[in-house]
Amino acid sequence: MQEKYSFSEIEPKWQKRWLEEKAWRAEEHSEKPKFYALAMFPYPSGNLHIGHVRNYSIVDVIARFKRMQGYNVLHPIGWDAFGLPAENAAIKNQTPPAEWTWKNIANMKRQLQSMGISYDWEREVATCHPGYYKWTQWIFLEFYKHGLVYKKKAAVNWCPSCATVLANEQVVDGACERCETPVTKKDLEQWFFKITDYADVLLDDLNKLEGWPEKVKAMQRNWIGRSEGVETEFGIEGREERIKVYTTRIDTIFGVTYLVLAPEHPLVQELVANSKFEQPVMAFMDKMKGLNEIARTSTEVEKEGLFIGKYCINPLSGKRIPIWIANYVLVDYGTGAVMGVPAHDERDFAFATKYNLPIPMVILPPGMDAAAKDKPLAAAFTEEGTMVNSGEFDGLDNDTAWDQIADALEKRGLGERKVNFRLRDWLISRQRYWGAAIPMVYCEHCGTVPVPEKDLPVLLPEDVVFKAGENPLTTSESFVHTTCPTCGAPAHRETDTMDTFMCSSWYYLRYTDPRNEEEPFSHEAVDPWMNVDQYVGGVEHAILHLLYSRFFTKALRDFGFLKVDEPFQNLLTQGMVCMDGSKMSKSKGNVVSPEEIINRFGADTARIFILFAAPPERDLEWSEQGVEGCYRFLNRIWRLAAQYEATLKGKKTPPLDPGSLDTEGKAMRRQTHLTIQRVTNDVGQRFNFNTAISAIMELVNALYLYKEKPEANPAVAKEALEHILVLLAPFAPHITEEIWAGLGHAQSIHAQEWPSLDEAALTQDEITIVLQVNGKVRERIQVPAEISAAELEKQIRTLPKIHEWTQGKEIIKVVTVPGKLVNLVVR
RNA sequence: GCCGAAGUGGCGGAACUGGCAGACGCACGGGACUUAAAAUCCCGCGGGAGUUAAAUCCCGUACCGGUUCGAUUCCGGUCUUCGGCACCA
Repeated sequence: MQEKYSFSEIEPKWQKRWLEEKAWRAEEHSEKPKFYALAMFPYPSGNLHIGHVRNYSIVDVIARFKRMQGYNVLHPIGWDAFGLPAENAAIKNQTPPAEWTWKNIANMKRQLQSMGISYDWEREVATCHPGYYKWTQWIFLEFYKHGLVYKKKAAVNWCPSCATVLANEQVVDGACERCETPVTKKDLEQWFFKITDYADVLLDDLNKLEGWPEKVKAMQRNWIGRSEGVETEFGIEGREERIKVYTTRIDTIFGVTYLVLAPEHPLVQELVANSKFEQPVMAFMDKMKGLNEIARTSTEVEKEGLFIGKYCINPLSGKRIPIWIANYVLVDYGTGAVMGVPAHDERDFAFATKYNLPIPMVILPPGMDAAAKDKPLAAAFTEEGTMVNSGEFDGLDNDTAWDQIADALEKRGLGERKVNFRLRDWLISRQRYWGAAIPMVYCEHCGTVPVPEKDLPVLLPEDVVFKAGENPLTTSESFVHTTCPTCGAPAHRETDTMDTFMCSSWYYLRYTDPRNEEEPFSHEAVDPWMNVDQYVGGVEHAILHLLYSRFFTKALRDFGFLKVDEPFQNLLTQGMVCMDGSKMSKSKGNVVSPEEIINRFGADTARIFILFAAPPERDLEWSEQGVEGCYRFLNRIWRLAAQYEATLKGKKTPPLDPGSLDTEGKAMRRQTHLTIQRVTNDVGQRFNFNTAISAIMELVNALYLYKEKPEANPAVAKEALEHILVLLAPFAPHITEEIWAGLGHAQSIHAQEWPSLDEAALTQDEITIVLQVNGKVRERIQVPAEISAAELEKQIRTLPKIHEWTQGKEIIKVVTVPGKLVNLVVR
């Protein structure tokens, strides 16, 4: 072994060898239990950033640990390679998106390999490769076949800067998730995936996901937004039509004093036609049209409405009720019509107050005198109470009345119980080039025709013009013009491509069968591996990617392609990497380049630091000095090993004889085995890599002290050193491999079995007992480990210190925790 | 407003099932080695009282209260920070 730790020589050497030996290949047929470890695959932006380093280091430790524990591990990587930046680069530099993307992939692959992550590179996939997107298109058609894809004209989210539509999930605070440009509404005919068909099961099955963070599940529940209510009908005075209203508070129906339609509600125009209300209503609607969703529906925005001159009839009370339109009612939730109950809804209360509408109480707050039931309320009462002013339902508690009213409406055919979701169908069309083309053809005779499977993939053409604000695919003559697959007549292709989240919704399945040319994946390949045992990634995908992937898995299971109905058994959402207290970002100028860190300190140091500085799910504060500290730690191990090797050169370490050790030898061995116990638990059960590393640091510190002792036993030292290396191997794979070889081992350290602990080494002859008086520590004593409680108590009473604290007092109780402490309760 | 997470030294963090608060690392201080510095190795390092030095004692895990022999840990309440959702009828 060299005297100096030279990571720049060691790391590339082993990386090359591991790659050549295909050291991390997942076995296709194996007797071993399987373990599927997965990090969210990266978008090939061109450079690895520090968040990637964290993500992949975490998964690599898990993968390496599981391999050493005897699992057949699948640990793949690939590229989420479609997307807008490639196209923007194309506009800017006049290079084709494919070229830009593949160049970026090559660079990031080089960077990834310099980190020494144990990927099975033979399974690498890129979503922009025709061999991959062929199957994305195939899956689209499968969903189409099963009636889960439809085309619909709707007011959709439009990002003017990206020149494309967006899914609801991609609109954050009214702005484009990618570029933060405010999103506007546009009426367009677009392709949708019917994720709402799966709303219920996507919600229910969250309860099965015990290995997911509560936070992510809560976010998904929130997003899906299930509510139980009643849909009822209000007749319109003087007309045949009825207005459907959805409410979760059917118990308050006797308190309705107005009804509000969304301005876009189809009945509005008809109702005001040829009346004096037509003009103002049209003006109001025009005003609403110009506003995006946030400007219209944020809680900050004042409620604004307009009476439209018509009345409807309350189905239960028969009362005549004015019809309004208002900004806060959305056309695409529920029925687009809301009953206004000002007394028992805060929003309605504000609206009614503003427009001087009556606010009659129908639920009496508990404790309030019934005589006050017609007095005005100071604020909306939204809690439980007793029914008043509600005809036959008076006197019931409102909970019971809820069901009785629902029953009554159902019996009379005036309404029915209904479940509503906040979740909307997934808009997957994008007016962009760099994505998987939607495999559809429009024929004058046959209408909309799916591209037959044999004609897949629909390749992206190269004769396109990239210009800002325009879908490049429409400029490709060769692409647009085609023939109808059914009748052979001239036809044109769909020029929209798919949302890239389509591509990333099934990539974890493709890894199990990455080169299959007959199908996206075979049962034989996918069934043994799925589902993913441990998935790790950023929480920013809590809804988008994770919800879509769950949807895909469930649908593909229903189509018969999968046996599992959830893709990710366990999920870990890692925290952000911060510097100076805020997230690293180019705009803040607080970015650290992983490549630079690896060049200066080596991959092992970078990995150790990022795993040591904080537990994985928490945000991590970058510290240059912290990195140096980790570099020192690795150097410390190197010197320890180098020194050990030098002193023992030519000599053979005698075999370890645990029975003949002195006290210090026993203590050293005990610490070695305690460390095995701690690291195994921290890595395997808790993912607390920071404490695992600190345990190894402690063992290193202890060995430094032990080896200097004149009576130090070489076999004990060797055992400690070798365990330091093996335990550290998943964290710092290069240095441990190099030292391991230097110590004369022929086989790779990564092929070693994970150490099991020697229980006998943990036993102690003497233990420390903490003595408390009234819960305060007053003394510690050394006693034989197997001392009896009675004997211990006897000894304690003779101690001067204890005597002092109990003197003149009565010992009323003695609490003994075996092997740990004794607490004397005195008075 | 609703939901979720967190609050511990100068800093990052530890304390696993209620049992020695502050492991480990950083920063800082002292010593050894060196002509010297760096590197390295060893020791110290929450606050206060006390003392030549120590022993020792008191306080201390956001705040207030409770349960308990004993609470960073459990319960109730308050405050602060971060994240998500937010006129969803």
